[in-house]
Amino acid sequence: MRRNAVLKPLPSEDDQAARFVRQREADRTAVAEDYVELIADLLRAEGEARAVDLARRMGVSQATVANTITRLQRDGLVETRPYRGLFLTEAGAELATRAKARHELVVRFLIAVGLDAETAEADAEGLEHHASEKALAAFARFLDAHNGKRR
Amino acid sequence: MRRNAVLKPLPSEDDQAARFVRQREADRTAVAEDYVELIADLLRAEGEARAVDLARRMGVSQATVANTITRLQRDGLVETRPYRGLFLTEAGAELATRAKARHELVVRFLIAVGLDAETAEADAEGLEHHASEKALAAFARFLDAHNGKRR
DNA sequence: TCCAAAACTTAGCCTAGGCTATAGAGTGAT
DNA sequence: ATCACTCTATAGCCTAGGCTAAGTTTTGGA
Ligand SMILES: [Mn+2]
Ligand SMILES: [Mn+2]
Ligand SMILES: [Mn+2]
Ligand SMILES: [Mn+2]
Repeated sequence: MRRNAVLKPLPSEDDQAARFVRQREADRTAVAEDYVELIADLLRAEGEARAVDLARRMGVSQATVANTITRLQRDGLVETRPYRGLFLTEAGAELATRAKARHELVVRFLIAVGLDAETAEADAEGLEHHASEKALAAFARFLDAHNGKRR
Repeated sequence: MRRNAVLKPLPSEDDQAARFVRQREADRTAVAEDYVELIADLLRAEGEARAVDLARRMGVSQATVANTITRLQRDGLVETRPYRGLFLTEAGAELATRAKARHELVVRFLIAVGLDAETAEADAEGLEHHASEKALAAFARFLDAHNGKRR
């Protein structure tokens, strides 16, 4: 049992800066990912995705949804037909598919490492946006191994 | 092998909204956590934490650091002695300690599930802010079990 | 057919967190 | 003691993402 381990030296300035820069980048894309994922879910489950429902499910005002949708339209992810709901473009649908797969993977991984399903769902909503491709691959490998042993 | 599993129904509006609200809350505290953690690291490793160095290590302009530090001061986490560097208040030091412990836990956990050390460090910088206490507890339990088997 | 309720939009406001450019202050080496 | 260099501060700007309040438009049920 090694107490007083050697103090880990600071990472290089550039390395550390790169990490924070990437983190900020992930934060910037998180809202778009959550919106398109939710729109896809609503289209599947309810047949339509209304801005009002988005607002309720995102825990945000209608005005905020309107603003956000404007940005998503500008970015070519969403189309609107007023009083008829929201729709995803090709790019939007593609992003939604990836977001959902990633979301599900993170949830299953969290459950596999011992988290209860409720908390897994809640935490995944934030964690998903910060797991790199390498991390997701590691999660998937872990799930494979875990299921191999267990199931 | 169960294909075509039953489609998971949407969570209730309130539950889902609560998740997103919590996620936004976590995002708002992330910057403060990263700053105080970095300030503590610099104080330990270099003996002082200068705003200039913060800027370099956060990958951000000096003006941005000045702005952020103003907020952290307003929130009672940081004190400044111009041309002498930054210091943590009681509350700041306490937050830094918790942030660092959490950061280390997340890194060790990611490595334990198969991620390389470099990526673990990078991803932890974002993931740490979205892991609930329950998730952290699960990570710690996993590490214990893992070390029990391995070491 | 009509009209109230629901859905959507718009205006105006705010904070966090970024930026560049420029000015000012302090330090330390000569 | 000076002064160049480093550090800090300030001004002015921007976008994302929130909000409330007050319209406007559409829809569908009576
Ligand atoms: Mn999410
Ligand atoms: Mn999600
Ligand atoms: Mn961080
Ligand atoms: Mn950290």
